[in-house]
Amino acid sequence: MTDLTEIRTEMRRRRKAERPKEILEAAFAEFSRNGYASTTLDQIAERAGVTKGTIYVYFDSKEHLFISMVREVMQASLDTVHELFETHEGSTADLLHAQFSFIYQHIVEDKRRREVVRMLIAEAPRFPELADRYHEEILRPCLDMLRQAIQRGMDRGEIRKSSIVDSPQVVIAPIALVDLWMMMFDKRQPLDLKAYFNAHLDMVLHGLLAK
Amino acid sequence: MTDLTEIRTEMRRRRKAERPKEILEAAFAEFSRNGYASTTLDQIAERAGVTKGTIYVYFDSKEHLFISMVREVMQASLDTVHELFETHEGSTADLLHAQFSFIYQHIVEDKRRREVVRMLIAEAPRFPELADRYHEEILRPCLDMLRQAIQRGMDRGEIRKSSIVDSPQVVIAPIALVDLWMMMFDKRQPLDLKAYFNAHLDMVLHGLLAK
DNA sequence: AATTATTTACTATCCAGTTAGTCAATAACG
DNA sequence: CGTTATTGACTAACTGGATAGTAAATAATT
Repeated sequence: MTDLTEIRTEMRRRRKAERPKEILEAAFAEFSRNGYASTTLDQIAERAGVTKGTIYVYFDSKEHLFISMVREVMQASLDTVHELFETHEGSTADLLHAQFSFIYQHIVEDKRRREVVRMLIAEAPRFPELADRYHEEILRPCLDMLRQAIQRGMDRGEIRKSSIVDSPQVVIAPIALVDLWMMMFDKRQPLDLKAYFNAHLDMVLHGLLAK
Repeated sequence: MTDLTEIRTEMRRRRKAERPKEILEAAFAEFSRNGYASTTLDQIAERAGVTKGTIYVYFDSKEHLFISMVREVMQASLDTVHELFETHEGSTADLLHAQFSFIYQHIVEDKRRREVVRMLIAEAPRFPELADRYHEEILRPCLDMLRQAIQRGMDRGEIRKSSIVDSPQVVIAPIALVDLWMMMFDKRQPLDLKAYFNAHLDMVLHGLLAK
């Protein structure tokens, strides 16, 4: 085997190896633009630079392509979530500040994840197991971490005793609202994210009432 | 005119007056079950007890039917929001408690509204003006009311001075999360609404930090 | 030549929107 | 009053375009 053929073989292998990812990428773009039902495989194929027949070499059906695409995009968010767990020591207030900072930077701004969430919501009746996967792999770990942080803060006396620890969702709810807001209104009803972030942290830490 | 024909005439008149509502009701049921694109007019017609042709007597197109249906369901929520404005005097904490109570009872439990929100999210790229309408008629009034309540509380000294008043979304974000949660997970990942409501109010009023 | 990746052409089906026509109720008229 | 014309609500059947999936043909590579 000459060097040249070796290189060619390698290119060919890589091409084959890349095809599914290229198709998944195109699938994400088209599905998130038009929704599951209104997206045609021809659109996806054209964007991927292949024809419809090629898609069927790598994926059994439109449904399987959709499921694979969602899992692909979720994987990326999952890696971000794992990073979130590497965060450090310090007072509970500092910890929450650091973690919220991270989340606002990485999760809130991640448009790909948000588009997947949009599809999960839209298609939840048809693909409930995908939504459950999102809960299992992304939401639950975040909530567990948060619950843990609050619990430790209570043990240390930094956090007042309250039953909020049993409903950690309320603490990160403003992040969910950003998703919802962006999905529904995008830039048409603007949201000052910087002010919003500060208000979020402020409310979580101090609440509204005067002491 | 015999009694029989009189009755028939009356039935016919009532029938005509009710037809659009019957069709809209069927449209809601089918659209929310299958999504916009996957719902056929034949499905809607069958549920309404008519044929497809009849739908075209009352509505110009599938798009117009969808838009009319959304407006119809939103109207109901709008009435609820107006009720919300009739709420009373008392300390700001009491006011918030009362308003939140009302919202949890009426908005959070309103499955029809939630299904419409799901469709708004799913179809926002195709029907942005519907999402904007939701903002204009439901979300914004609620946020304005909330902002007003907080401002008055600050003026009275009941509420600490903070920039939360400029981002009132963070205060009702937990309500948005209930929507998101239900839309994605329904009963599969249960949420203890009673505990959640208390945690929400607790966090909004007192925050997490001790002292 | 043999193998593999991809395309092309096709099929069967579905569905929004249309059209022609039915049937009953009213209006017009003699 | 009774007969005929007209209207209004609705249906059944059809059309044309689109589209998921298939399978045979072709191109690329070794």
